[in-house]
Amino acid sequence: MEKTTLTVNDFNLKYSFESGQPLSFYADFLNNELAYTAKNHIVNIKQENNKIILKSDDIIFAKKELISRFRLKDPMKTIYNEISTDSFMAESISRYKGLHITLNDPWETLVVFIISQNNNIRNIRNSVLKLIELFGTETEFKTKNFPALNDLLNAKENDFKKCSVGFRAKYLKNAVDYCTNNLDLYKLKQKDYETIVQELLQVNGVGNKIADCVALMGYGKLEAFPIDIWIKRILEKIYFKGNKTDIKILKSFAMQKWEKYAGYAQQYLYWNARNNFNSY
DNA sequence: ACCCAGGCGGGCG
DNA sequence: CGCCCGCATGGG
Repeated sequence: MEKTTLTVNDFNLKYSFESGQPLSFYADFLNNELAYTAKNHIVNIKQENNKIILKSDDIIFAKKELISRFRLKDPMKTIYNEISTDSFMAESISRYKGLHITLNDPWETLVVFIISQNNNIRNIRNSVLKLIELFGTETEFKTKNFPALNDLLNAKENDFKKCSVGFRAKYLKNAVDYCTNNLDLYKLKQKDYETIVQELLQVNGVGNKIADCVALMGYGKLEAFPIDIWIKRILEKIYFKGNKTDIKILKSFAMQKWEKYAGYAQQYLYWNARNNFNSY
């Protein structure tokens, strides 16, 4: 294993990993050390204050992977300035300073978030690990890659059910077919936010929330603002006097308030709500 | 036993 | 159109 170190600012590996983003459903985080497989390579990341210790069989690849996956070039000072519009957001940011949005493979992101619907973190991870075990290709290090679209072409609905995904099995099967025959996820990379969402919504089993998650974490569209049950609850509690409020209203409120970095605002709200909801 | 989880599609009014 | 309900699985 080759090794290198680099210096980072306004980055916290633990928060970025733990906050319910795609990597959290299959990577290992033990003793403050993150380990996962990407494109047939081992990636091993450890943080000590402002220092990242990176280990890999291919250190050039791993360095690019690290910088890209954790968006280390994001202008965090600017982002914090833009989204810190009120005391609640300011507190959310200060609690989890250094939490980055991650940038993941679009297909991987789509699969993970299809599995996430009406589900909980623990079950999602359990299903994703089973999916990798069943369909992921093995590396020379005996670890497995997250299954690419091509690895799933022959998977049947019943094969997906072996991964404890229940009713979502038909959505996964449909997503494989649709992305094989009707939609090239990788061509979408050059499109804008609205186009990406509209295209993703054509996939049966993908609604507004999943489309926004994929736009944000699979395509890097930072203006996307996915609204799940926790975002809904915390927005209502903090900004709507506890009143039940339609998701469409919440969404236009958030997108106007946080604009091009709404996705970052969303991630800080989400993680703060998940961890501290009852203290507000 | 009942409720909930990073929702969505379909059917009914 | 909007509203509401079922949906698999596992844990509290």
